[in-house]
Amino acid sequence: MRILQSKSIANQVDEILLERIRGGVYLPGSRIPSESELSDELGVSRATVRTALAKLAANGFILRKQGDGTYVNEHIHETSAHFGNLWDLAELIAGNGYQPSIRFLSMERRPATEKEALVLALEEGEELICLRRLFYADQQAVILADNVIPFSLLCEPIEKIDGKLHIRDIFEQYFHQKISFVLTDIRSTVLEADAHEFLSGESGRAILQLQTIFYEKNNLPLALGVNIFDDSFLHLSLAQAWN
Amino acid sequence: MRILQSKSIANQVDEILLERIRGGVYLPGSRIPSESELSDELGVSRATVRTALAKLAANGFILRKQGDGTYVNEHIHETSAHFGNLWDLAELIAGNGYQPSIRFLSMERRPATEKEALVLALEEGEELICLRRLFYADQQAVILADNVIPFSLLCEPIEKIDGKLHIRDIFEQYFHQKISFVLTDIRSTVLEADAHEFLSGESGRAILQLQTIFYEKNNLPLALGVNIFDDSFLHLSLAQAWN
DNA sequence: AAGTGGTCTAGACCACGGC
DNA sequence: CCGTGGTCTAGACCACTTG
Repeated sequence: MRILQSKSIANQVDEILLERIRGGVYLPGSRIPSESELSDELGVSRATVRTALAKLAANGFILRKQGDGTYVNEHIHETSAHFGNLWDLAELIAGNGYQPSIRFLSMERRPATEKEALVLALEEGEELICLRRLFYADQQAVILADNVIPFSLLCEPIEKIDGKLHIRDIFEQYFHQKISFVLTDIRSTVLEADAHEFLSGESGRAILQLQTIFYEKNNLPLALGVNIFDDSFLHLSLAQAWN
Repeated sequence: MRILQSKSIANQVDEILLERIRGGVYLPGSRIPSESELSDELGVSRATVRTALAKLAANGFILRKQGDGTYVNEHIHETSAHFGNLWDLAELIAGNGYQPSIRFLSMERRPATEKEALVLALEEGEELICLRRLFYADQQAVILADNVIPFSLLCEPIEKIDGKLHIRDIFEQYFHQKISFVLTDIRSTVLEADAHEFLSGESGRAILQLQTIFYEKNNLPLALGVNIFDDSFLHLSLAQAWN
């Protein structure tokens, strides 16, 4: 369960506008009301409206033209990922037009490899929890997601862990840790036997790999994530405002 | 030549702070002056300072902690790309710690394929300009960059085109077009014979491909770009604030 | 308790585009 | 010319962390 924190006004405005875009109130290519009109209508200052509009523009939902107006981007349906959300696999699947779901595969304890110990600032051989999950797009298995976390950080009995939660909630609930920032490496690799067991496609084909390191607020590494998927099925596409 | 437009105060503040971070005035892991101190020192309002800090935080250069302070990210040297700059190949190379340079390979005119015509909203067979360039990291050829642009958009004699310019400047100077936003697809593929001629590595190995569509302000497609590189040499890594 | 970043306001002026 | 978005200011209050 996730506690509902009262969101900032700017975030609420952002959600209202996004809902209008997605709901067809503001049609693709059309001009939306001006900043002053929105601030009047919603009863907030123009600065607050601008905060929300800036977020929408950064993610390519709208295009802003000085001296003219703000327009709904006609190409929003061709993007599947958004900045600040590159690691959100469910959203990536939804952005591709499928219904996302998660299957919990396995959880095991094992000592850290040399490389893992290096990245996580541990002693080699220290115990890790390895979480393996499979993401589905509709009924199709599309993303194999592995996460490794030092066992020493665990605050709750290992049996309690719900493998279907968002990775953020897993950290918060069972490790009492908040993630402050993440570092993601986007790589190209080939589908190997190990993963081929879960993902479709012939072995040896090119696939995308997202390697993520999670850090807490004091810049200490919390965990590693490796997500692989076939990008001929699931597209990783980003919209960016140019300036 | 690029006209120097006087930059906004917020951008200037951003540059000053980034210079201090890169120059070691603000050391990795250390706390930088508070917003009030910076606004006093630089003689700008706190809101302007915050605009600059928000940009730095979005790109992972700094970490902000409410009730505590703002800290220089210790892991900035592990990132090579930044949001809003995913298409800037020279910066990607520099972010990996190499000196970038460009070699102009070829420019030819040919009719559009069916797929190109579809994406660029042209008739099949309409004439295109194909620009092929090679990016170097120090002395090593690392990125093969192809761009195709409708010939009908060209405003200057084709012989004048300087193939070593930034793609943005090519559009501005020879096509009199400003790019408003871009849509980038990140894909995994294998090194084929065609490209293998220019890039090192054995044929058949997995490489990254960035496919970009450039749009002008009225949402009309301007051009296509395909950039491929070996991600075992050049890493595509992004830092993101979580929240 | 003091200081930090987070949020919001009201108002001002500018640069640009369309009419 | 007018309305748009772009920038900046000065000030206020809140939420949070640390000592």
